[in-house]
Amino acid sequence: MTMRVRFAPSPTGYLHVGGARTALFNWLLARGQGGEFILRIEDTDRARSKPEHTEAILHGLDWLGLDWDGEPHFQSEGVERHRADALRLLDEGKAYRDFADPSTAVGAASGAATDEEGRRRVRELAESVTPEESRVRADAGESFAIRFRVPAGETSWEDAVHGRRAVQNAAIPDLVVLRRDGTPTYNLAVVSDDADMGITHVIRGDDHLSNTPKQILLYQALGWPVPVFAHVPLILGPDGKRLSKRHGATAVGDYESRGILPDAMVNFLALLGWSPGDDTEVMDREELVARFSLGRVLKKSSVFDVKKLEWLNGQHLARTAADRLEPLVTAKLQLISGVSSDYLRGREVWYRSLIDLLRVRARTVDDIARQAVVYLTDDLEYDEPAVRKHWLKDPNTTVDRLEALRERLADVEWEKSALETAIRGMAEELEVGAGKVIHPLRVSLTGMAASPGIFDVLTLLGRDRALERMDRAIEGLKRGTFAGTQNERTRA
RNA sequence: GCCCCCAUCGUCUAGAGGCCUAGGAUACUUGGUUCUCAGCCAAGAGACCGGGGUUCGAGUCCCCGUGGGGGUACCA
Repeated sequence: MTMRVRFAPSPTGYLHVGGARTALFNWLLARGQGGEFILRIEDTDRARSKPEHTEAILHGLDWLGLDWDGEPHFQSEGVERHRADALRLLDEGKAYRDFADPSTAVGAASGAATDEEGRRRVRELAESVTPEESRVRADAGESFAIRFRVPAGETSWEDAVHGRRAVQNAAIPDLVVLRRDGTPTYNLAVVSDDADMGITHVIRGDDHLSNTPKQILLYQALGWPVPVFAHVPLILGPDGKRLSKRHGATAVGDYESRGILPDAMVNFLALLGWSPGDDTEVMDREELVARFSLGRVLKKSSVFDVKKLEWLNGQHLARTAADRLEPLVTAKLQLISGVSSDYLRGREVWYRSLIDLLRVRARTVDDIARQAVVYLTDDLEYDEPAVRKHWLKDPNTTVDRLEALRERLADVEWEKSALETAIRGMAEELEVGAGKVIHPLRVSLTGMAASPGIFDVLTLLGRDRALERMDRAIEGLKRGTFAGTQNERTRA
């Protein structure tokens, strides 16, 4: 029998990282075992379910590269089947009618089956109605809910993560499977759907641990094979509480727009609650698929640590080929600057070498794009601390050196080693460390105190652009433009 | 309230009774490399929640406590 797993999100919001991790574990298992990974949208909550949420979830999975088999199922399409299953339970005497109206005080009290006492009351009340009477009242048009009659005994299963689990049935209330308005409840719908879809392994968050015995009882009552259950731990926020909106970015899409690579996200999520058993941390999805197993999934919930995600992203960034990075950087560039893909056309080789130089010192695609702007447009922004540190401590000397350097570079062959010889040579003549020359130069070329190696920056910019920027710096310094900004800052 | 789950550095984790003087990663600190940043290299600090058992021996098994989490619906 081929393994079939499913991911069953409710379309009541974006794709949450917790949901994504659950989806990932399902996907890893299916892909590793030659099984099928099916998507089921649990859209039975009409009020909160929205098509755009379904879209967002599909997009999130798509971005992560978690491809599902076949078309997505929609739980709402199975309502007739759910109802039929509930009715069959009733026919077979495994469920009973509950005429109590929860909207009335009496009904609500009798329906509060939250403790032993309430459980007993619900059952007693229902049993006080004979089957005959029940049928007569139903035929007369009185509305009712259908409650599953939980049998005596104990329900146990072998959880693929938690091991042997057993629950006294006495602790389980007679749950409603069909509401008085004729709609199925969650536990019935899930069991009915999973059985209908031939799901063999149910891998879900361990917040469903307490639903499991109820569902097993339903499988058994309906005469269906019980799947393997695996309850994976939840993901927590930095404060140890269940990850939620107030922790900041919890949507997978947030990380997409922050310049995290899908491979890095997948790698990171896989490492939350699972480890391969050795010290390997950076893995591509093939390796994850090959090494993943439910047996190594932890029972302990884990905290989502953005810092580690970013580190991992840097690792993946370093391992991703420039031609795969290119479209991502370009897209981001268009968002944050006026650089168009037209501009980039015709200078692919140059553009690629730029990306290669920047990626080393970047942790996200956004970092690369932000830094790239300097080389792609001419409206430089000068970083104030950089200007103050490398120019304004001694503006006159700075001007002198930049001018001398500009003159010297004008005649040098525009090639990395020749440039290096020229610049280092000049520093020697001036009897100062190379940094004294290079730092002011860097600020003039990039406006920033940090950049790739200065000789790379020079060749990247090309002679004309580089000299032009130096001129601009010299002029500005002479006119005191930069001193002015400093004064402003001092006053502020 | 009741039921259930969980518990190793701040964080992610290794650890299936002696291999643990508790390993790795991240984050942090310091030093080195270098034109800056990133990186890289080296070093440092940092954990078995507490108490009882069991055992020759416990991070590892059992019990209690504590802490955290989940559930407790005619929500999903």
